[in-house]
Amino acid sequence: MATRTRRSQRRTEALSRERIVETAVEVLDASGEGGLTFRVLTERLATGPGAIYWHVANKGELLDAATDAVVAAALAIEPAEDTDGPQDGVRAVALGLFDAIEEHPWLATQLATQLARSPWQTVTPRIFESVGRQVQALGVAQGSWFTATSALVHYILGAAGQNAANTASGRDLGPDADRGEFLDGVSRAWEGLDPDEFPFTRAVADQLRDHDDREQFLAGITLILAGITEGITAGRPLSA
Amino acid sequence: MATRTRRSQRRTEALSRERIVETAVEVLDASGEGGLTFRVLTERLATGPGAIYWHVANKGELLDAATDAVVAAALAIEPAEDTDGPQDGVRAVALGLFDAIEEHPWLATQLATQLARSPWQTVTPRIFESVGRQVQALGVAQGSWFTATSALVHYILGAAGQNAANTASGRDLGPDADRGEFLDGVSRAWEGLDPDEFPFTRAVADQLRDHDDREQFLAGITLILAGITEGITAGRPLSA
DNA sequence: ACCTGAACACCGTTCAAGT
DNA sequence: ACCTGAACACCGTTCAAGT
Repeated sequence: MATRTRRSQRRTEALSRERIVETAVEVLDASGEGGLTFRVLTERLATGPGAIYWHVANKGELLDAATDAVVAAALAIEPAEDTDGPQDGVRAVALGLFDAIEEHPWLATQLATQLARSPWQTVTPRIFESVGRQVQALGVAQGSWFTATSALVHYILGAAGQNAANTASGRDLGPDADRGEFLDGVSRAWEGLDPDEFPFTRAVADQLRDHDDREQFLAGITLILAGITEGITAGRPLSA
Repeated sequence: MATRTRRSQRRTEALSRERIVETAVEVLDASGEGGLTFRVLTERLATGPGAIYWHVANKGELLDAATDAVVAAALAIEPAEDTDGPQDGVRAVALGLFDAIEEHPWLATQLATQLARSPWQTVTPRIFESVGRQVQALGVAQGSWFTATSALVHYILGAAGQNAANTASGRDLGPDADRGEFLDGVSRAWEGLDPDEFPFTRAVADQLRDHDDREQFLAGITLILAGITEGITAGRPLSA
């Protein structure tokens, strides 16, 4: 113990790709995508930009790596083996991603843009795999695996993105404005829309006010699951 | 006719917010989001940056306006009154957005980030309204309007975003690489994934290769519609 | 092999000055 | 009211030089 000089000392360890990505995630969580600059990064890591570029090709790759790290962590939370039914497996994976995006609002935008940049690279297969296994467990015919999984993944990404928007905006309104007040404001804005142009939107303004993001998200999953199982019992392939 | 000096002369008309937004859309279509800079804009409009800032608050607002203009145009294509069934109304609106995103790939990212910036402002109500009216026509109980419409909108945005990614990436591969070759490459990449970590993804690699984006998109819509109508016939509210 | 840090090209935005 | 264009602060990225 005397020979090993205290390892407990705050590890100002060498720069590494891992440490850079880790720091990037911290910065993104704290100040969003706009807050992630090489200047901030070099300060927090106590280096120069060149050092970072030694480990990472460019900012895009850094964002990709940050996204992948967070998504991987979110999906690593395996759903309990003995859930009520196979449908709960899908719900668990979906909620895992939902929560990750709520925790890291930058993820939503990032998933959209990353998929647009280096699409089917790492993140998409990861999500596809997790959702797809649950779809398999559902008893979907093999020929419909891709269709059913795609539908779920698209919905999850779309819904999560939209929801991250809500969460992030709620924050911007300042410390006093909570989620309820935020929705209240949007709901009132909807009620103030042109009656001729937006009759439907006005009609559901109160449903918007009262809705719960998480519940709503799950309701959508349930809807898709109903469509999938309906196809299973009918014994026909899931196609247009 | 003699008094009016030829109006047909290329209208180098005065700068206007409308003309700026129009030009922005052209630039975005031609060279993507990265290609839209104030320098390019000032050159194409033959002015200085200050002139643009007189009509537009900042780049974000310009992107919002461009997004709104394109979405509005896409949704303005009213579905034919006498379609086969009420479900086709939903399909028509969904395809309108799908096509718009395919035509303007930057729309996908933009929709995601715009919703994250100024969420329920103009674009969301527009989409919500169009989809919602078709949901009404479907015979969904009023209490489930918001849920059903949300599910569809989330799916549409998620799917369209993903698909824009494909389209855009296909382009990047150069003039010779067409969509088929692109999917072929991704499919092979999926087949090369770790068998222990990605069994499902590997199993659907061939379904990815053979799939058609548009068909797949519609299959998802059908799935959700099945879930919705299943709820209608069962006579219970659409909730989690 | 890994890091330093000055330098570069470019970007969004501002603003005093013009008409 | 609308436009000009130089100027500013900041950003991602490079690279010769160090260890």
